[in-house]
Amino acid sequence: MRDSSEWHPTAFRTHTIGQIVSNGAELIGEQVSVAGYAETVRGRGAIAFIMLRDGTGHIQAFLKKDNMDDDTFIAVQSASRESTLQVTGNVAQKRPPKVAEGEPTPPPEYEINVTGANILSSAETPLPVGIIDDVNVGLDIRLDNRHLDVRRTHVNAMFQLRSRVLQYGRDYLISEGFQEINSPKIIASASEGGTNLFPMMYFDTPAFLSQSPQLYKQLAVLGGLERVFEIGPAFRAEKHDTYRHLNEFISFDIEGAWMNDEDVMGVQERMIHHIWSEIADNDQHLIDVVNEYRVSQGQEPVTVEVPELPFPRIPYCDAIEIVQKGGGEIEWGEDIESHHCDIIAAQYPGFHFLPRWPMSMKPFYIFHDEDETGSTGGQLSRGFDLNYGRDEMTSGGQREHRVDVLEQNLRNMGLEPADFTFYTDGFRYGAPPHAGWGLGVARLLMILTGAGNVREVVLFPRDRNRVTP
RNA sequence: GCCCUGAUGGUGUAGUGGCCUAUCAUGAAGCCCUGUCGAGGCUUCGACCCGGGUUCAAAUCCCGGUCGGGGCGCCA
Repeated sequence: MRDSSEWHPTAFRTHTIGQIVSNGAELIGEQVSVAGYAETVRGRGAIAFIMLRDGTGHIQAFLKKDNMDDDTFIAVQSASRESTLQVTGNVAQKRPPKVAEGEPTPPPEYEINVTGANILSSAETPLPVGIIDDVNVGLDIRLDNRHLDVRRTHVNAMFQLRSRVLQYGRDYLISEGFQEINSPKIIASASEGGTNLFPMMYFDTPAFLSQSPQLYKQLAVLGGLERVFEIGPAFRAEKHDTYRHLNEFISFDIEGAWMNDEDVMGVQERMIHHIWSEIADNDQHLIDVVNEYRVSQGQEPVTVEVPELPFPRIPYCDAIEIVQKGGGEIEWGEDIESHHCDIIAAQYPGFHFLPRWPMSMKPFYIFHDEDETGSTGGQLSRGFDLNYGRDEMTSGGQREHRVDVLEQNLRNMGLEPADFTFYTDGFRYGAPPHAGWGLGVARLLMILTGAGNVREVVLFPRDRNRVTP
C-alpha cells in the first residue's frame, strides 16, 4: 500500500486509512473522517462491520444502531460491496480476534466506531468481476473491466511498481546528465522503414503515428542537447499476437552525444542496476503483495535479484556459435529468433547484451566501421540488443553521423534519401558521434513482477483485437 | 499472415450423444445468528457464444461465423 504519512487532509477525509492503521495508538478516542470502498459489509442485526479500503490501507468500521440515526444505519448496512462511503467516528483499538490455542496474539489493530456515515456512490450488483473473491478471472474479462481489476491489491501493486520503475529510471538518467524531452507522435514519414505505421489524416495531409522517437531524439542531440531521454508511446501496426507485443507501447529511449555503443550499454546496465537496487530497498512490500497473490494461485513467488555489473556481452558472432553448439539451426547473417534465444538463455539466464550485429540486419541509422567484419567476413554494425532470458528488452547502438554514409545506407535499404531530408539535414552542419537505445517498459516490468503477459502491466493495452476501454 | 486450441450462470469451473428442467465454488437476493474478522447456518436466483446441419435424441458430433487462449513470424 501507499505510504500516506505525509498526505494532507482533503474535503472528504481528515485522515487516510493508512494514517490510522499505522498511527492508531496515538489517535485512539479522536474523531476522524475517512472515505473508501466498502470491501465487505457484514451484519444484519443491530450491528454491522464494514471493511473500508482506500488507496492507502484497510480499516474496519464498526456500526452500532444505537450510535446513529436509523436511516443512516440501514443505508450503510445494506450498502453493496465496492460502494464508496464516507464515515465519521472515533478511533478505537479493535477487540482481538479469537485465535486458536497456542497461536500468537496478533499485534493491535484499530477500527472506527462510527457515529455518522454517508454513501458517496452506490455500486451496482453484481460486480462484473470480484475484487476479493477467491476465483481466478481470465485476462480478457479483467481488461474489459480494468477499472475494477485495478482495485485488486496485487494489480494495484503492479502499477505502483510500474510507476517506481519509471521514477528510478528517470532519476538515474538525470543523475548522468540526461534531460527529458518530448518528440512528436504525429509524423509525416516512416522513422525507420520496416514496420507498418498507422496512417491518419493531419488536416488535409496524410500522416502517421510515430513508431519510435528515434530520428527526433537524434536531432535533439545533433542540436546540442547533449544527452536526452524520452518516455513516450510508440505505435506499430503489426498484426502480432504474443505475450510481449502491443500495438501501442511505452518506449524508454535515450540518446547521448560523444558516445558509442559500449558507452550507452554502460548507461543502460547502470540504470537497470539502479532501478533494481531501489526497488529492493524501498518497494519490497509491493513485491510481497504480488507474491501473496502468486502463491495463492500456485505460482512461484518472484524475487528482486539485483543484477551484477557489468552484464555479460555476447557478440553476435559468439551468439551464433552458442546457438549452433546448442543444436539450433542458424547461419551467420540470420536473425536470432525466440527459440535460439532459449538456447542462449540457458547459459545466460539474466540480463545480457548482444552487441555487433551484422549491418545487413540493422536499420540505416546504425553506425558501422568498415574495418569490423564478422567470422564469415560480413560487415558488422555497432548495433546491440539487451535480452533477459529469451526476451528482447532493448535495441540500441551507435548511430551513423556521416551524412554521406547515411544516405548510402538509405539507398541500400531501398529507401529514398529525399524523403528523409528533415532528418539528414540535421547532419550537414557538424554532427557529434552519438549513440542510444530504446527499452520496452512493459517488458522490464514483466521481469520484475513475474507477469507472463505485457498486458498485465499496461493499464489499457492496445492490441490487434482491443481498442477499448 | 501461419499452426494448434478453446467458448457452460455476473465470475471461475464439472460435464465427450439419452443418466443434464446441467456440477461445484464464488456472487446476488432474503432470513437466522453474531464484536464479526477468510465469520457461520438456511432458502432462493442465475448459464450450455451465434447461425446452419447430422440424429429418434446434441452442452456433447459436423460446417460456417464471432470472440478468446497458446506457439511462430516481426519487434521494444
